[in-house]
Amino acid sequence: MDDQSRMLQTLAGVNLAGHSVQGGMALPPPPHGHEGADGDGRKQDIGDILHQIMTITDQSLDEAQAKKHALNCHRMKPALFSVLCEIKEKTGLSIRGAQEEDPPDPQLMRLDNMLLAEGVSGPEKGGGSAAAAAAAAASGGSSDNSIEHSDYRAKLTQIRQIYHTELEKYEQACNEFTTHVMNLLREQSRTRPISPKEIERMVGIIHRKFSSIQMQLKQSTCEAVMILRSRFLDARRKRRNFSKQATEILNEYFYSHLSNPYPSEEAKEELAKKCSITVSQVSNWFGNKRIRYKKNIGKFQEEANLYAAKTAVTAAHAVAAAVQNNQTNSPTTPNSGSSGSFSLPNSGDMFMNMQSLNGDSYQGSQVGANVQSQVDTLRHVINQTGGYSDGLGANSLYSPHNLNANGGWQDATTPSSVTSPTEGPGSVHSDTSN
DNA sequence: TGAGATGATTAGCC
DNA sequence: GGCTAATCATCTCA
Repeated sequence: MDDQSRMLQTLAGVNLAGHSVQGGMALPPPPHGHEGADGDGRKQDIGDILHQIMTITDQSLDEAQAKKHALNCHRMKPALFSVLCEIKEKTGLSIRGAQEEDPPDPQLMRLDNMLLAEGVSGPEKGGGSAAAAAAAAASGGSSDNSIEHSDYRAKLTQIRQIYHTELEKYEQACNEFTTHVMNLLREQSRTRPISPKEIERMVGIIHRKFSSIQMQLKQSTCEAVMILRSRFLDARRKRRNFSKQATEILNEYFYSHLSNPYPSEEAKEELAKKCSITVSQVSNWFGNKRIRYKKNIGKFQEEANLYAAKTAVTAAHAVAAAVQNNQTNSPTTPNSGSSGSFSLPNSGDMFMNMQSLNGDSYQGSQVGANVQSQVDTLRHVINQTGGYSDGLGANSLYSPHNLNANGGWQDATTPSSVTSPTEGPGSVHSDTSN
């Protein structure tokens, strides 16, 4: 006889013995044959039964405890449990086990990747994020969005903290629960067949349950990040008018370089710095300005005159100062060098505009008068310095003659490279040929 | 509240 | 990659 058969026999014997005893104890004795014949005898029988009932629970519990102890201490118990565990493995558990081997959840992977990319999970990125970094890069690294960036970072850090706190809580709860269940199963394994494999499997199930909860946490964190990000991007997209000063600076540059309003990269950078905007905003502004100017020159005429006058005055002051400086200091060449700034207009464009301003048919009333006087002053100054004396008296209406027939700017040979902000006030621009 | 102004975006071109 | 042209979306002001 092999072990297994012996054990099953033992098991049967124990159980049968138990049942037989317990059955014998629990079941009242069969009614006597002379039931109903003798009243006293009936009373005694009932009394016996009641007594048995009164004592049955204690007796059976005690005996059950004894049987349990006997079973636990039985030399065949480990072998029995081992066989039962094997049977369990081979039946239902094996089927479940096959189902439990899930492939990695693609959604979870996506969430993990996103959280990692956003800097929510993974190593700390100094409170920054890919979005903020990208936004910072897109803005040309200027500080105009710094407030929004810091706000974004602060909120992202907040999300990150909440995420990690919650994650920690979940992990702690998971560990606690796992330990509890493991202890419980180990405890139970003394009275019922539970293999270590089964405990392991149970731990796996618990972990999966908790990871599904974690996935929910990750999902809501991702949603929060997305909302934050979209709000941040919306805020960036939101248009805000440039300051008056910035617009003035840009217009000054535009009208003083009207023959070729294509600022070089350096000029754009400097304009951006001066206007507290980004280089791309400068590019946008010039793009829009060129288009709108070309589309409706008449509308911009007054504006052009105004800025031309402005630049004329500025130039006049500069030249006057230079002359004065020249007269008082030394007879060497005055101020021919560049200040490195575009704040003084390109003389060629300036003269071109003034040529127009000085025309008879100029219609700006007060502005025209002012411009006229300013131009006169300037002409005087320039004549004094031996500069340009021709062209200023031309009787031509201010017109966009720097625009060619094709709608392009004349002499705009190489956009973004012809003009330079480093040209000094005394420099001669090629556009003077206009 | 509507029209115009203006900054941003996009497609297509060179 | 920069530019133009068209268009969108928002701001400003009467």
